[in-house]
Amino acid sequence: MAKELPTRKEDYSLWYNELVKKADLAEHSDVRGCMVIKPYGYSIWEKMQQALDKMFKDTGHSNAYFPLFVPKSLFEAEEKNAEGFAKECAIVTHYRLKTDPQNKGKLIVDPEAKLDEELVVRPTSEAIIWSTYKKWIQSYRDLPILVNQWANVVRWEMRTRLFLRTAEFLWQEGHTAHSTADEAVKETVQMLDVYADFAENFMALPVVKGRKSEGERFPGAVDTYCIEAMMQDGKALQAGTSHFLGQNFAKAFDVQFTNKEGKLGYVWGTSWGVSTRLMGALIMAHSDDDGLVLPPKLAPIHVVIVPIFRTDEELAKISEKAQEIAAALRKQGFAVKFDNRDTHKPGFKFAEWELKGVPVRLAIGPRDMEAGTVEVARRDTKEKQVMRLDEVVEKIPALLDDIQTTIYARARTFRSEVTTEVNSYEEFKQVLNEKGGFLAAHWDGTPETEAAIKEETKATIRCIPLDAKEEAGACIYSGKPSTRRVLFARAY
RNA sequence: CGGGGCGUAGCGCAGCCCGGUAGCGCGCCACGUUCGGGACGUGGAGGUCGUAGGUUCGAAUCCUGUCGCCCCGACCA
Repeated sequence: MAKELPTRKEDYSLWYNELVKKADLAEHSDVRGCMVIKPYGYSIWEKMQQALDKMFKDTGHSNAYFPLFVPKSLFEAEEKNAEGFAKECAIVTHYRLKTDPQNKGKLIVDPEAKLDEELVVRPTSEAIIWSTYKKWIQSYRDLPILVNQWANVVRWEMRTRLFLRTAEFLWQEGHTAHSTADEAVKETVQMLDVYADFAENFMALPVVKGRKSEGERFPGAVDTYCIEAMMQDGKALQAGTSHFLGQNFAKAFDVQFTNKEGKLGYVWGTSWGVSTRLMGALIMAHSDDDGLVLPPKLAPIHVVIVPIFRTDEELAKISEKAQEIAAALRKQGFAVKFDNRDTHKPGFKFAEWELKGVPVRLAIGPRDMEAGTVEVARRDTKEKQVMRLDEVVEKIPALLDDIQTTIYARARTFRSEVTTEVNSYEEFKQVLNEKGGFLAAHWDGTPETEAAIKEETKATIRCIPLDAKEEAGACIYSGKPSTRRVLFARAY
């Protein structure tokens, strides 16, 4: 049992918060709603970044960087986008402080230093980027533009939670410009596939690919695609979005190009992003009451070696063997930690590395040295087995693969257990309250029905799955005809 | 923005109702014994009690203001 970690059953929300803090992932900062991402947490984010960045580059994208500040006049150019974010924008109005004549040693905003035009701290970068693209694009020869940026954004949320919703967060945002609608739609879908691929294969997180309903669409987008994941408490989490922007931003910023036929037209756009919220998804999808469970592909440390010793002589002997194993594993690209601290006992170390979610732990003691064995413990199932010292190195890659597969399978099984087809509003409400999870139900396609269900049950349409099969049915709320089921859930 | 809670040692908290100059657990430091699932003993260091003012001989405690954070809700690309 992790020291003082509450259980998921007792209080899921508290469990999550305490886990984030106790596993050294992040903590609250002195600024409301903002967090400090600690080195261990940041190293997981870096692994995510590396994997995603490679996938972006493999699909032809390049990184660039645009400013944090957006002049208000640019920000308001795309009306729907501006409206959608207006309520949560931080604004810079002044550019200088001065010493307070009334109060020595204190600073006040210098009223003389008021900006002529306020600057919006970006909640998203479409505005500043499309105003730039206007300068970059004249001809079809300038297209497509395939750019991504890794950045921070600020959204002044009323209520925040570590990683899941913070006032400032880290993300990547891809912004592409194309000469045809068809090409832009393909890009949108391609990036959705990249996200799904990343979630499933790196995070071991099964996701549903789908489109958002009109009510949940990104402001300024024509169509929003998303991947939706299921957490252990039966609530859904939007893990990534990819938007087909149509010509909305091109029109707002007057981005036109001449095509092969010499005709002038507006450029087609996409944008897509995932954020540090993925950290929250990773934690909530796999971890248990003993702490984090990390998929090997994103674990900062794959294998920890804990020596069990009484004397320096014993430690020296074990160290030699441990370093040998560590070196052999590192050569294969694995991150290995040899925890030779003599300030903590083995039991403490076991608990600590479990809390931090290290996938595989090796314990080597005098008995092992004598017998030529090593105890191998896997974090996901807590199973232990004894292996021969001379074959442990060759067995570990397969073990790590198995852990990756096992936690994915476990999450997938859980998701299917909490996904229910419901056929009436009564059944909908009952299942939602007793079991939670995804509810596959018929919907008449109107925003009114969606809003009414949300109002009455707090469940929203997470997405219209791309693979939803055509099936005649009746809307659970209005009884009107429907051609496919959509996924409802309570969500983060 | 509504409701609730909390600011006292690095962390978690008690003390506050009933004012008398601050305590517990963990952690930290030293030494010794321990070490195969979160060790134990002994000794030690560490706090202008969020902040400003008021009442009082005396304030962590009572009063007023103020700042901040967290949780629940509403909201949420």
